[in-house]
Formats: sequence, structure tokens, C-alpha cells
Amino acid sequence: MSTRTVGERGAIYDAAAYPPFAVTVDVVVLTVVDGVLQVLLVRRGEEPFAGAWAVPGGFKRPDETLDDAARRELVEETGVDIARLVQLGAYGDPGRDPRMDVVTVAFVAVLRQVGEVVAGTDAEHAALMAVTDVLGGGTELAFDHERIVGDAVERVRRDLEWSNLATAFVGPTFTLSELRAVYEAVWDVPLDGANFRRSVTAAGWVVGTGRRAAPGAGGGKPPELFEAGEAWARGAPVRRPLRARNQDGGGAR
Amino acid sequence: MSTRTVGERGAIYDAAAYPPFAVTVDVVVLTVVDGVLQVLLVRRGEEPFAGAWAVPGGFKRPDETLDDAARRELVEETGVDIARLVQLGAYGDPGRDPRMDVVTVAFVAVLRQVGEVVAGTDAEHAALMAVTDVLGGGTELAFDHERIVGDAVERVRRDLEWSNLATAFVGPTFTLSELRAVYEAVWDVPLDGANFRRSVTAAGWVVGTGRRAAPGAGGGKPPELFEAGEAWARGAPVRRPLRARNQDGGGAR
DNA sequence: GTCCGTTTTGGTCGGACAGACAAGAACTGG
DNA sequence: CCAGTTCTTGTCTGTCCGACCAAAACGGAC
Repeated sequence: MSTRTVGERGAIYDAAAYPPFAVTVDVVVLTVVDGVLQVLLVRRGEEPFAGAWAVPGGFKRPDETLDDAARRELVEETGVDIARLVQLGAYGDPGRDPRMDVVTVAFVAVLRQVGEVVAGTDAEHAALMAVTDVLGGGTELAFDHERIVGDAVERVRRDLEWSNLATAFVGPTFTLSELRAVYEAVWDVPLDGANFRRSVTAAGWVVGTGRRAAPGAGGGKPPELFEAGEAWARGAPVRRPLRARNQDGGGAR
Repeated sequence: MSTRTVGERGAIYDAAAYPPFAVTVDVVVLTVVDGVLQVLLVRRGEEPFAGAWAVPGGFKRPDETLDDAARRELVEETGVDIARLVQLGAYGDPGRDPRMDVVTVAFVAVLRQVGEVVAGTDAEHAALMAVTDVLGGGTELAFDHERIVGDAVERVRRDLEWSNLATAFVGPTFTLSELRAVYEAVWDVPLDGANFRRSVTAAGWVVGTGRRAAPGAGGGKPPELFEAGEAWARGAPVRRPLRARNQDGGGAR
């Protein structure tokens, strides 16, 4: 396969024969602070949309993958390189950038406690904002970034139900209250603590370490520390059988 | 961390300052024939990968959206423009095209009965192949198209559980056996007919028209014809409550 | 026409799970 | 020591899933 000739032929491959695009990556950084889902935004200093808030991002380089480009932008903006990073999709409507033809590939990064990191960079140019404000129209975003943020939130809400993505919002070890707060913040619903414990421990999503965390300010029984376990998959509305007919056992993923 | 000045970023907007990419769209056309999930492939006539099978696709134009580009390519290749079309994601690994820097945006199109359409075009250059053969390594695909097809199949398997995507595999009206055959083909599992009926009708996924279809070759009771209803959403493993806490009722989507 | 095989369609039943609630356990602060 | 808070376990009820059975409605063979 690697012995394909590279060189002539291909008039259609001529530089002038296909329309050139700029390719950028945008990273929607999400985190939960104080029970509120927040998104990291930066303030633009250049036209177009100078002064407007936008999702951090930048140009892809030819010698890096899309994932690497997103991770590089994430490091440049927040200084952290450990994050759950999933591709959201591509956005390429004509005119989305008034200057040139650009296709952007959006990513979602789930972080725990971006707070200090943002403070470490230029605080004037980066800020966390509640997604309800952003999506409610309270803050005008550059380009089609409001749509991108909306898609990102919807994606996270859905993935929360299917994967162990919630553990990315918290640290390597966490209490069940912390984890439950993530679900409640992202979905904006109250969950019963007792039932939550059963659901999340029975299936092996989290496993308890022996240790216990210190109680909160108001006292209370010191909670056990958990860590992430293996991911599972369940289904609806026509529920997919856990075990496939032939080989692979389908459920795992 | 290095300087993140505004001027550096502004200079990138110079026409010569950002790396130009070719942007293409590739469409993974899936259908079910005779209880087997199949993918539409075309044979390449040009280098690179001349003679190899590939997913149909082409260059995006600056004045069209990504969705429009995918639909245009679909029409050019198969002649049909009614299809469930969802974006799969972007693929931009360096070197995936040996000649130039190209980022492709992959789509999944779910069609019913591509057979005649393919025959209508150049049959020598388009063919339906079972996905098990393609993913099993039985057929070598150009570029990273095997990975793309694999991701597309995985996506369809998952979406089948969440949406009414299955109705896109069949016609506007269909029997429950036909619909059940789609699930069984995509998931490769047997499903109980009686339970399937209850699941799919109770939630309003499909609604029965009064009419009945003709029985099959081997006789049997003539089945009722159904049509697609509204989509629902259900969840696991920490099941998302059907009704959200505040306004929107959350379940629909 | 009658019997038989096939497919659809409805019924039933047991186990599993979600959700609501109660109560005990373990800690802090006064 | 007591009150307040939080974690943790226990129990119960309604609902749903999955497996199975049985009747209904057809075509074909005899």
C-alpha cells in the first residue's frame, strides 16, 4: 500500500484545481464549578468580531492530527494537557468567517477545576461563564460559536448517560456526592443519593477505594473515595441485547 | 507558556500565513438487503489508490455547506436525494492523502434499496458490499476509509438505539417484520417479534396505518403497514429522568 | 374443502430495575 | 452531650424487559 507512486498524473490535484480552505480547531472547554456547568471563553482582540467572546481555537498544522491540534490549543489556552477530549464535528457553512473560507473542527474538552488555570493565564482574556447565560443569549459569541457550544452541551448531556464521562469532571478520586453533583449540574435535575449510589456502583462504573475523604464544612459522615471503573453500555428504546449472537459480546465498548 | 499576543494571531489571517487544506466530503452509504448490512463503494480510477475501493466523495465548494456538499455527492453517485444524512466527523491525519494536505468530513447516509440506483449508474464503478467483509479485511480500501466505514457502522449501531433511524432503512410504510429485520441486521442479534412490537409501538416510534401488506411467499397472516412516528429518548446507566426539573421537559429531542 | 406450515398478533408470567422513602451510621460544632 | 449534617443501608412498590405460549389469518399441498 505504501508503494503507491507519488508525483505526476493528477491535474485535479493541482493546487489551483481545488478550492483551498483554512482549517481550524475550536475547543469547547466545559467544567462544573459550584454545581453550575461552565464554558471557557476568550475575548477576541482582532476583527472580525473584535471584543466578542469566542471559543478558544486556532489553525491546524499540516503535520499534526486534528486531535493533536486540539490538544495543543488546549495547552496553549489553559496550560493543562490532561482532559477528556472528544471530537464534536465539523462546521463549514459559507460565510461563517467573513474573510475567508474556513472549516473548523470542534472538540469538547471536559476538565476538572479550570479555575486556577484560567487565573494563571491572562485573566482579562479568558473567563468561565455559565452555559445557561451563553445559550440563553446573555452573551453574544463570535462566528457560529453559540451553535457550537450548544451542540457541545447537548453532546455532553448525552454522553453522560452512556459513558463514564462524568468522572472526567472530577478528580482521579472523588466522593459520590461530587460525582452526583456533576450529573445534577449537567442535566439540571435532582437525583436521589441512595439510588444514585446503587446505579453507579452496581454496574462497576466506579469502584470504592478503602479511603475516606474529610467531611464538608457542615460536618457529616466522611464519605468514601471512589475511582473510575470500566465503562458499560445499556440501551433503549428497543434495548440492544447485552450479548451479541455470535462472537464479540457486544456490550463492551 | 509563550506570549499570546493579539498581533501574532492577526498575522495568521494573512492569505499566505495559514496553511491551505483541501476539504472533501465522504459519504458512507449504508443499506440493508436480504438481512445483511451493506455499504456502497466505488472503484477509484486515479492515483493515489487507483483500482482500490473507496467511499464516494469529493471536494467541498466554498459556496455550499458541508451538508449540501455531502448531499450533492450522494446525488452524483447514486441519483437519490432522499436519505437520512448525519455527519460522522472529520478526519485529518497527516499523510492520509500522499499528495497533499486534505481534511475530509465524513457523513453517513442511510438509504432503502440502493440496488437499482447503483445498477443505473456505472455498475463497474459502484457496488454494494457486506460490511462484515469490508471490516473483516476482505476488501482493501483506499486512504483511511476502512476506519471511516468502521466508525460509521458503530455510529449507526448506536443511533439505532436512540432514534428512529431504523425507519430510514425501510420505505415510508413498512411492516414490523421489515423493521425488525433492520435491527437484527445492524446489530446482528435475534429479536422476539412480540416484544419488538410492544416496544416500538408503545412509545410511539411507529404508528399503524389501517392498511395491510400482502403476505410473503410462504404465506402467513398479512401484516399491518406502519409508518414512522415521533422520536423519543431513554437512557442508562444512570438513567436520565424523563422530566427535567424546570422548564423544558427534557425528554424530547 | 381440509390439513399443514408460516407469519402476525395478543396474552401471561417471573425476574430485574427505577424511584420514593425510612432509618441507621459517623462526623462537626456548640 | 446534643443538635445538625451528610453518608450509607434497607425496604417497598410500580413498571419494564425478556421468554414463552397461544390464537388468528393467510398460502399451498393434498
